[in-house]
Amino acid sequence: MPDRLDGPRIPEATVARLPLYYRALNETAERDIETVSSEQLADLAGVNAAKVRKDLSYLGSYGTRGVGYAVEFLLAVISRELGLTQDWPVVIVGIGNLGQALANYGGFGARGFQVSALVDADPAKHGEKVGGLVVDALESLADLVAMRGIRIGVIATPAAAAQDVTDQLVDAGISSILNFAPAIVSVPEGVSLRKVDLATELQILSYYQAERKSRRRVGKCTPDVQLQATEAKTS
Amino acid sequence: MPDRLDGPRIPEATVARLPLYYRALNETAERDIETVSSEQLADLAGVNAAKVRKDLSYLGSYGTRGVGYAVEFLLAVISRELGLTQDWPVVIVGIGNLGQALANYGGFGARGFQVSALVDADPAKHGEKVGGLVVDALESLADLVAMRGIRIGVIATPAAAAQDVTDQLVDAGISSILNFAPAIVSVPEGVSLRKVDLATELQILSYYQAERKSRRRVGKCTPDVQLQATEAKTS
DNA sequence: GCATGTGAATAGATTCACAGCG
DNA sequence: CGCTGTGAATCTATTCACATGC
Repeated sequence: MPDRLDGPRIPEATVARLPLYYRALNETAERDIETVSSEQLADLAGVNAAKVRKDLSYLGSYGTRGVGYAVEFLLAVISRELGLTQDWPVVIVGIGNLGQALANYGGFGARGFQVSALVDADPAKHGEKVGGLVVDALESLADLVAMRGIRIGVIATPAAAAQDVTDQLVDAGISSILNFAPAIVSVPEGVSLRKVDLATELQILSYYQAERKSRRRVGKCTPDVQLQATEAKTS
Repeated sequence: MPDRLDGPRIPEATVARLPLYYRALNETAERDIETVSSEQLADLAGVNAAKVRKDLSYLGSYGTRGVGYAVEFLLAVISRELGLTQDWPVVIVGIGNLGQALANYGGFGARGFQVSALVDADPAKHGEKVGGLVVDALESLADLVAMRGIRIGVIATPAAAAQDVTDQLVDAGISSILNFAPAIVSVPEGVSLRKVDLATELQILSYYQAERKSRRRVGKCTPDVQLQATEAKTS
């Protein structure tokens, strides 16, 4: 069977939710539950039922009317769609606090991902063992990527190094990058980039915190707001 | 002057970009540049110029036609809007790999945030020093929050503990939460919640990586896709 | 009968394009 | 003239509501 149906292109917002359903379904499967309704799945994933149905409908008609979705089957469909039927080796660049934590983080290699190389620009770190792997020189990046079939790069360097590291990852043939550095990096077409930024997340929280305070002060009522945000780019 | 203009409510998507502009403007200010055009700012922030102008227009008309925006002034406007004119003490719950990394992460306390307490459920960790702070018992959470005026909670526990910790944070009076645990947690109205999930980010990358491979195989061309995603909730 | 799947309706975000102003 | 600020147009996502089919 092919890795993936060549179906209609799935909306970005839906793709971003598939991992939530995937996790929710795994938890459900572990409880030996065989079918779920869109409403149950919605509760577990923290969204609403209509969204679940619409999202799943992009994958095909895999539910049974009057019954719901077969958990194991839906899991198989989603993991194929997400490309989780194979293992993705990952390289972490920048073995500081965060890089080390990521290297040690068990849940990282959760399903389908494994940290396969660690590199750092600082020679003092080379040879050090972190999470069972030896830290290599940044210069050996291209070799490591080629030899270990690495497809995903994680940037955990200081902001100043981020663009340079990105370029090196791209040159080494990586086309999926997760950037933890607080810097905007640009990538050529055909490379996917997602970013995770602590300071940004805190600042967004700060906005709403301050808003609540200020609205309270002027006697207004904070309405229900459902925020959503994430950031990535595939050029 | 008031902490914040009581202007029109700013769209969520715009709020999520204000931190990007804030960072870009800080970098610009450090280079002693006094004005920026929407186009320059757009390049630095990785968005397009029309978006910058529209976003900034929600804050008021602070640009000068034919010239651009005064960097320092705009910085002041945005930091007021984001509530960064004051310091937000933060508590980190769960001092495992990730929690430790966050506690040590310098850029965390970047601007306006400071880690003020660390708590963990494991008694073995109590008294340990991480990033200059002593790890306290989870039970003392409410006291710490009250005594140190903590407003933001960061969850870095295993998934299984996340909802329980969330409830405790809320009970302690916290109304802004950043969740790193790979679990959906629910919060009562009036509490802001954002989440950062490694596995989810990797799985999204995996989707597009797999898509490129599969499209290539069937001879189609991957179009320019500009993804965007983040996730939060203020109920 | 009951829950899916989906067109149609609505809401929200992005982009365009240009009037307005320094 | 150049760049902002903004209505209008477009595109994307969410939600509704119900026909469909097990």
